[in-house]
Amino acid sequence: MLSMIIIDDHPLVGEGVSRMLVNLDYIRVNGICKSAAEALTYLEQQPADIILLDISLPDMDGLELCKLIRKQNKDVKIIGLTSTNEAGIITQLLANGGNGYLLKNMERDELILAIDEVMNGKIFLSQAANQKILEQFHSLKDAMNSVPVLTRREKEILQLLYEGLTGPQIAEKLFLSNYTIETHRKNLMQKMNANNTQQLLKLAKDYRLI
Amino acid sequence: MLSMIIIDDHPLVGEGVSRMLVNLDYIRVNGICKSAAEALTYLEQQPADIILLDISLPDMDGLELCKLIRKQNKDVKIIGLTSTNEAGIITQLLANGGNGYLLKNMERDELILAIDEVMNGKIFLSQAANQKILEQFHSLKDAMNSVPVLTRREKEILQLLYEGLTGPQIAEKLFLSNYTIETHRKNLMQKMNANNTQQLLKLAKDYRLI
DNA sequence: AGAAGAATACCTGAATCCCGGTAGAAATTA
DNA sequence: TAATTTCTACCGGGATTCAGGTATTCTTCT
Repeated sequence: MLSMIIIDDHPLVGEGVSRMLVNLDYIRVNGICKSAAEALTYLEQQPADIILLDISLPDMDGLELCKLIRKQNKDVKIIGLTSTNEAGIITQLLANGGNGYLLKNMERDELILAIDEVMNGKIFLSQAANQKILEQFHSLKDAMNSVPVLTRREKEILQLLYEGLTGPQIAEKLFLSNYTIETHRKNLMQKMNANNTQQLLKLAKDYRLI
Repeated sequence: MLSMIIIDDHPLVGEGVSRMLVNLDYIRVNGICKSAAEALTYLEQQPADIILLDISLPDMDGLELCKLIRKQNKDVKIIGLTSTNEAGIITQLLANGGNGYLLKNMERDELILAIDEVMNGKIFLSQAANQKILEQFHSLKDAMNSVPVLTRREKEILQLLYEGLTGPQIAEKLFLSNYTIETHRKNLMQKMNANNTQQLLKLAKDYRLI
């Protein structure tokens, strides 16, 4: 009997998955955690064979949590869950020790298939995810699949740009020279490969930096 | 016995809600529809007392569907479902004949409460939604709670701006003068009450125009 | 303590955007 | 058909952004 836990702040997801698996005799949903903290505590108490992990949690990035869990347990199978199919996430998840990736609009059959595959040591990606990956590899510039690393200040300014502030407004708000802001903006655009602020923000959202 | 149908393309949601309500004796989930088309067909066959309606459906905007259903049936109770709590949606939903609004991260108790309230003729808004509404009313400029109406061209240009094109690039793509593009951008900003393109895009997203 | 990275600030010039208009042609609606 | 809306285009001026730099100070890490 396999033991599964679900980490998702939406009770609906926990209930839904439970129900989808209710008449499978080889697996049982033993725990539903609504936050990363809860999940870590739970996993200290009792181990699990397979984890369904929502990527967007209230208290921590699911990708981070995935890495943490993997660090503590080499064998548990982790399947990521998201509602939108965003570029970059899939590779990040796999890099952080994930075993699979499902979209929340999945059918019951796909869920069960995913469980079987990862338990057999394979990587499972949802159909839509597969397509995204292919797109990435087909794209001419496939060298840029790594997520840019931003500094604290850069993230802060990115956020303010996202909120619609202009350069000078940000400068005033942070008691900095406008030159400084523009330097940061410039570095951001360089890191993210953008030629203007809109592109910057769009890419940042794809990379889940904001 | 109340008859409920769920309109949502995520099987997970249907299963989850069903499970949350499984041991209530006065309500029964009689149908789960995965698209607007399916829902309309279903409702022609047999009526329902209460409908849980996902706002983001594959084939039609949930707000539109709400209006359609309301046109055909004055009595059915409609509760909107979304995963994110966006400004403007709530008022739109109510304006289109909705009876309530729930976030998908709801607890079982909140779901049941919502059902009871709307069946008693009340409007139910999730806690978070209430807060949003209050924010809207508290805001100084509360005259702008109606969603701006955009023309075809404006929507097109909005989309291209969102994709990161500059004014001149859009002009080239659409075989128009740059002046024309800037005029449209100007009108967009005026309609949406924005002072720069980032704000414009942010607001447009809140209003679900892109 | 020294090196590396981050944050700050400055400069110039060109490009783009923002804001105030006006106005004719085309399409849509009453 | 008349009225209204939408689409198109233009102008000028100021503000902001973009794309190249350079360079000093402040942290942080080894």
